[in-house]
Amino acid sequence: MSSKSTVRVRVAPSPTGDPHVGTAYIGLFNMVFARRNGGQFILRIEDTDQKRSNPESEQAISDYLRWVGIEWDEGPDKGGPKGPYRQSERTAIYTEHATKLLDSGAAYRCFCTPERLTEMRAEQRKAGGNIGYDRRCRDLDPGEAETRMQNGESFTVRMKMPVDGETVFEDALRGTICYPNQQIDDQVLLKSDGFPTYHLANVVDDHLMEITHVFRAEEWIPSTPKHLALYEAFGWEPPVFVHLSLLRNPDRSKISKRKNPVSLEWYREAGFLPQALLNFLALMGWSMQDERECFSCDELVSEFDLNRLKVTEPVFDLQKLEWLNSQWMRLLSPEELATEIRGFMTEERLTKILPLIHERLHRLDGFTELTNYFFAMDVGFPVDDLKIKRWPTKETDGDDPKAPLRALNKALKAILEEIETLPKLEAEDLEQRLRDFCERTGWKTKELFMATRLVATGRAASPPLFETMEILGKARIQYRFRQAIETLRGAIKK
RNA sequence: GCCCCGUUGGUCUAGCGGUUAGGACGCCGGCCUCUCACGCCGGUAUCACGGGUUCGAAUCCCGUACGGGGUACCA
Repeated sequence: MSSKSTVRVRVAPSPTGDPHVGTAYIGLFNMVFARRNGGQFILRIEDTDQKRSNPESEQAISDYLRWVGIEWDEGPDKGGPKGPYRQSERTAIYTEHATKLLDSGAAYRCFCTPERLTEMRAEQRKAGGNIGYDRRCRDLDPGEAETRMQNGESFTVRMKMPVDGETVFEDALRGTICYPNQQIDDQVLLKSDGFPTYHLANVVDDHLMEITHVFRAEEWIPSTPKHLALYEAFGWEPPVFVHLSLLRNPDRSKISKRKNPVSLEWYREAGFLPQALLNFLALMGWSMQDERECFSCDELVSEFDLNRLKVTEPVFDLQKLEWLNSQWMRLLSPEELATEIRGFMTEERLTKILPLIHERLHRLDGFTELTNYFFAMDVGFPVDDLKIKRWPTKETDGDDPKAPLRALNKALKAILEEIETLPKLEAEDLEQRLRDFCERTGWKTKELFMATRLVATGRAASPPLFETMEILGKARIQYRFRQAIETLRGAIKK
């Protein structure tokens, strides 16, 4: 990278779910690096997976990134000189570039079906050794490829990777990384739906958007050689790569929603201050020279040095986050604290809650008692209050006293899975889904709804379940379902 | 299976050839105090293992073990 070019970095989330804490983590370091060097920080939406991408997710990602304090200079909602910043709006660019590679012989059309590929992998797995595309279509006669394409046969475009030798590259953090090319198969560049894969889109966009440094998660290390091959095929200069370590669950696996809250919405709803969360994320990948732990984003910017970035895999410790949050809360004046609390118990939320508890309220002082579970994150799951008399039973249940618990656990898992696919919770939709679920599985609505109420609110008495769940919101509901599933698991084992 | 990345207390880390291996969270105990919290004091526990290199290795090199990631028409 020539030293005179301005620093340009980006964070490139895929809008396929809840706003992820890992996106904020990577975004933070990109933003800090850009600010430190007087460069630009770009938000690019990688929505090339037509099946999973959705606009609600994109909106949530933007909103929550801003909430936590990450602001970009160019992006889909702000525009900028190198737009558009949404990959689904750039498909023509990718096909044009794929065609270039096809013409230069760096890529080829592949007519293998997904079924054949699955079968091939299964066989490779059985045989042991490398797993990867066997390059059947790589040396297809161009004329034949042409006719098959004309005949409407479905195809992908694959990269022609070198079959021997090795790819060596420098990671700004980890030093030299060396990859045997044999390990790298002929990556799909263009899917049969005409959309690019990450690999193509990412390289083309990074070049066109003049990205100079790529801070991304370490899970990308293995595909970096593919990207490098692409830069070479296009005759472009690659950016500097900085692979940051992945955030970890307590068991050290890659952070995931089943083992640790990952949605930024959860952190906001659990009452964390954005500046504390951001501070904590910084601590996950970086340490100050003087080991100061409580510092602002501005302080980070002014002291940031790439060489102090860490390579070890940090476990995301909620207890320490909570401590850090308490430190930040103390820094607030009483007035500021009041503002924060008003932002947490908003007028808007209050006006939604009030109609639900109105008739249940006998005195004003009953308010806190009747509504605390709308605000708290942890309410506990009172497993002993469960009184399940009928459940979808099997002969094998016999008189196993744990059978209802087992059945409920299974049901909760299934419902949670369904809830996770929803961008947001809406009462009517939820009710329909749960009724359908009962229909499908043989649960009595009465039984399952009560159990769900216990899960969602921690109580046997609450306002109408589905309206309550809607107000509680996805983050709380998901969290409480997971907690309940855990509690049940314990109760079943006992 | 194959490839890559990593390894300082339970967790986050400082350390970049010579330190009684320091700090933070947590936990335990004490003090403060009408209680709790805060604060303060103290305690707990660590360089994964084996070979080198060196007068001297947590620090450098090589193995091993362990952990993680990748191996998709997902990103």
